[in-house]
Amino acid sequence: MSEKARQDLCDTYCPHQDKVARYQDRVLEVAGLSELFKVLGDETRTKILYLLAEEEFCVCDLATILDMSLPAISHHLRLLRTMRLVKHRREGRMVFYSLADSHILELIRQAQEHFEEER
Amino acid sequence: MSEKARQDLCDTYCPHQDKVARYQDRVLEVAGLSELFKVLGDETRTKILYLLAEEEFCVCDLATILDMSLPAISHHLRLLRTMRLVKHRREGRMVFYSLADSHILELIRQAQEHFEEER
DNA sequence: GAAACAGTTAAGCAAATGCTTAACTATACT
DNA sequence: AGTATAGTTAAGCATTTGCTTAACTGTTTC
Repeated sequence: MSEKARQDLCDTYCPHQDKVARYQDRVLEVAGLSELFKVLGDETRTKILYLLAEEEFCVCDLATILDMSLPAISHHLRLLRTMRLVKHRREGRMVFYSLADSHILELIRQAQEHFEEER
Repeated sequence: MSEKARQDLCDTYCPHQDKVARYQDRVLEVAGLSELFKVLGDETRTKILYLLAEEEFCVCDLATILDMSLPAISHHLRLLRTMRLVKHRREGRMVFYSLADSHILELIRQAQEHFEEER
């Protein structure tokens, strides 16, 4: 039965244009979404966001805690900035970063829950 | 004040080991998490998961809908399989894939909400 | 059993990613 | 003004990623 139902989509590169087209449209809904996930797909960046959820940090602090070079951290922060996930504030010669909003944190927490269960 | 409070963490590569150490431990909680995000960080894979949320598909269907080669899709499915995000079932010469559970879908939906607001 | 189809795996390659070092900007201190 | 500190930006490089083509496995059909 399943075999039969499938046949309309698949027989050496599925011919049924209407169904294919409908799904192709459908899939556009998540097109840009992976950009967001790509940002979170780096361990350093996830860690930075997780830290900024606690309190604001200057670049130097983040570099020390994460044991990475200043330019490396700055580079990541730049990306997070352009994605509008963090905001920054200058105080003297230091620049403090904090979360732009708590949405991403919720996302991280939910992923964390899922991750725990996979153990 | 903020300037002062910060001083204990930051003065030419922050000296206060205890606070640094505490945050370094804290950050380990999200260490493996980026692996999950890395998987979602590819547009094709997000689309596949989104499609599988609708119904099960064979590899050929996915290839047609996403307009990609069979090996390319198969490669992505393999990754999703090892991450236990999808399961597969053989029926004749076709292999049907479906979501392993709905957790990831929730994650995608939540990210989608966040993404909408950023527009 | 041979040919065809659905899918996987492997090898090779081009593009993207993330780090490093070095050069530069901006603020503070003296 | 001159030096030091905090951070950014740029250039270069190594690794990773994702695709392509080609060879292979497994199932079905004749």
